[in-house]
Amino acid sequence: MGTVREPRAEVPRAPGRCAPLTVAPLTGAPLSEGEAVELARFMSALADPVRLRLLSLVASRDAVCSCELEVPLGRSQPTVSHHTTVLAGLGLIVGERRGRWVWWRADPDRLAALRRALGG
Amino acid sequence: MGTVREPRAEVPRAPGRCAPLTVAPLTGAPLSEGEAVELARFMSALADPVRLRLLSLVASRDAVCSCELEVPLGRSQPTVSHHTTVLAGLGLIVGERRGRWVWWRADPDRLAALRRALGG
DNA sequence: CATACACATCGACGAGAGTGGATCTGGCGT
DNA sequence: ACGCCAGATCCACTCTCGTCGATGTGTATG
Repeated sequence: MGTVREPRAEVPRAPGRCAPLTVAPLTGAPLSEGEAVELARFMSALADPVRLRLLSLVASRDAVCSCELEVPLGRSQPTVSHHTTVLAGLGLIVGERRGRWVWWRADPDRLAALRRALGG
Repeated sequence: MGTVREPRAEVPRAPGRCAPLTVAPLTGAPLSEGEAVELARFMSALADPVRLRLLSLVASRDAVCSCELEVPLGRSQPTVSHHTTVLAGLGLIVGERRGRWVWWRADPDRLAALRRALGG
C-alpha cells in the first residue's frame, strides 16, 4: 500500500528561502535570545569537521559535484548528502542541478555575514 | 574512604595553555583533517545559544562576575559554570579570581582569529 | 570556629546529531 | 523499455552534549 507522497521537496538546493542572518556583532550589545538561537544555527552547521572540510572543498573551487566529495571526505553517499543539505539549508552553499549531478558553490556573502556577526 | 585528589586544577580560568587556533582561511586551500577538527572545536563552543549570549554579555562590558550571569541567562549555577569552563578552555574568555568571585573578560584577539579562519 | 557564600565537580537523565545500509526517485544511455 | 547511475529519503544505532540537583572546595565574615 503506497502512501501518498509529496512531489519531492524542491528545497535543499534552492537559493530562495533559507534562514536569514540578521545578527548584530556580539561584541556590541548583548545578544537577544532570538539572535543567539539564529546565530547558533549557523555555528552548529560549522561545528562539524566533515562539514568544514566540505565547505572548504567547495569554496576552494568554482563548483564541485557531490560525487567528488565522498572520497576526499571519507564518508558514505547518504552522509555527504546529509551534510550538503545542512549547509545548503543555511545558504552557505548553493546547488544547481545539471543532469544527474548537483554542482555546489559556496556563497561568500554568507560567510562574510557570519564574520560580521562574530564582531567584525 | 577518601580518594586521593589532585590539589584542584588551576586550568579553566588560566590564560596559559589552551587550544591553539592556527587555521588558514577555509576559502583558500581545502582544510586538512586536523585543521578541521581544531576549527570545529571553536565552532562547537559557539554553537549554543546560551554560550553565545554569555560571550556577548562578557564582551559588552569590562568584566563580569559569574554570579551576574545566572539571571540574564536563565540557567542554574552549575550550568553557567559549565559554559564558562568551555569558553575559557578555548581562550575565548579569561577569568581572574578576586576573593570569592571570578571576573570574566572576553579576548578580542581570539574572536579575530576565528573570523580570519572563516575566510577574513 | 561556625556560618554564609561563590564556584567547581559529580552523577544521571533526555534530546539531538553523525553515521551508513537499504531503499526510493529521477535523469541518462543503449 | 530496460538498466545504470547520482542523489534524496528512511530508519536504526550510537554517542555527545545541555541541563540541574546534590555535593565538594575554598574564601571571607562574625
